Amino acid sequence: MAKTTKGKASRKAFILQKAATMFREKGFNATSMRDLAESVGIEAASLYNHIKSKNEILEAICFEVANRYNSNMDGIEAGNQKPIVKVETLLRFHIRQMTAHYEEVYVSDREWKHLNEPYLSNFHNQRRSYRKRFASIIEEGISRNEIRKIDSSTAVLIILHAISGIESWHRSTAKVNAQELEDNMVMIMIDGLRKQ
Amino acid sequence: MAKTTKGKASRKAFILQKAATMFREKGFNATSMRDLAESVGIEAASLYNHIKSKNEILEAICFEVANRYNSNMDGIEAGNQKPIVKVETLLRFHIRQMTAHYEEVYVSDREWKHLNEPYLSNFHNQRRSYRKRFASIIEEGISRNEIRKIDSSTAVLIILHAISGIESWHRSTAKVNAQELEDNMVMIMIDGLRKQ
DNA sequence: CCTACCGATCGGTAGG
DNA sequence: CCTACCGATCGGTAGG
Repeated sequence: MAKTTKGKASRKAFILQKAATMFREKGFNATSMRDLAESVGIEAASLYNHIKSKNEILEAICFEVANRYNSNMDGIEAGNQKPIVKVETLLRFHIRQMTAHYEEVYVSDREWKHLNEPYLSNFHNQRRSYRKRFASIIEEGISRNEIRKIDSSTAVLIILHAISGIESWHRSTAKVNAQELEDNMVMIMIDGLRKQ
Repeated sequence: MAKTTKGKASRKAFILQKAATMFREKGFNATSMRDLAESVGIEAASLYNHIKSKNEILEAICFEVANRYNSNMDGIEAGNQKPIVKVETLLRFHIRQMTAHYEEVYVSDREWKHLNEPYLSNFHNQRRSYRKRFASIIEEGISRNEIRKIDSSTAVLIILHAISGIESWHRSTAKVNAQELEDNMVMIMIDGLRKQ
């Protein structure tokens, strides 16, 4: 029984992984259950022995990613680093998530609007909450005079979207390695383009 | 006859505008011709008196946006501003395009992968070319010692994606006006988050 | 995990 | 610009 359960679970994980890749490549709506079944190596009807619906797959991907980000934010808020360091830590975490799990992160980022209720509202609320927590750290940095006087919500949006751009890079070339990429991004975002 | 032509053209423009809004809200594949027809106020079949296919709508939106960006880049390359100023000018142009035509820019940015060949390859090549031209300006700035020594391709991706984040902001609140937003973004990207 | 199949919906056309 | 309609494909189910 333990064997069956384990086999089923890993089969489901395999399906989710294939789905993440296809959802990223073609989009959620443009990926049919027949497409997905083919890439898994079974018939479309057989997918339903492992998942309840196409939307359940998207839910699994989106909320797994969201949970990782939320947990990390919990840890950072609990720490007592300086705000500017917290921002850099968050930045590095985001970049690493993007390079390590970029199929899932990309899908969670770009395809979540296809979630159904109540998951759609739930996810939307989690995003807003995450951004607010991020903005609070920036505001704390401004009030401690470590961060330039800017609109914190704008800064958060810039940071989050700037990082989401890695995927294009990730796919195009591999001429800069992951660590160089991370350092470059942190330098640009923290210190800006202009040479002092 | 001139009257008919003009009427037809503006009717088509109206359809494109409605389509841009719906493609942004729901995505290209999730928007049906029946959805679009309803928002235009006619039957689905009647759309085909103005457009040849659903994909033609997407092509019109994507290439119109691409042409605006390319023309602007032509002008900037021809100018003799300092590279760091050229970057700031590009940044401000992107931000203004995003706030002024954000339905079309968003669709062009996020839905272009649903273009059919040969438009898909054409668009893809235009994007790559645009990024290279942008990166060249940054490299010129680095060699003139105006811009920090960073990977120029990474910088371009960060900048372009950072700006695409405005749409979320644009939709959420209007507590910061367009000019403040632009200045905030330029400050963050050019001078960074950290206070000197 | 498969064969067989269903109702719904899609983009698009014919003909007026 | 509409009515009527088509072939294709979709997500999903029944039954084994």
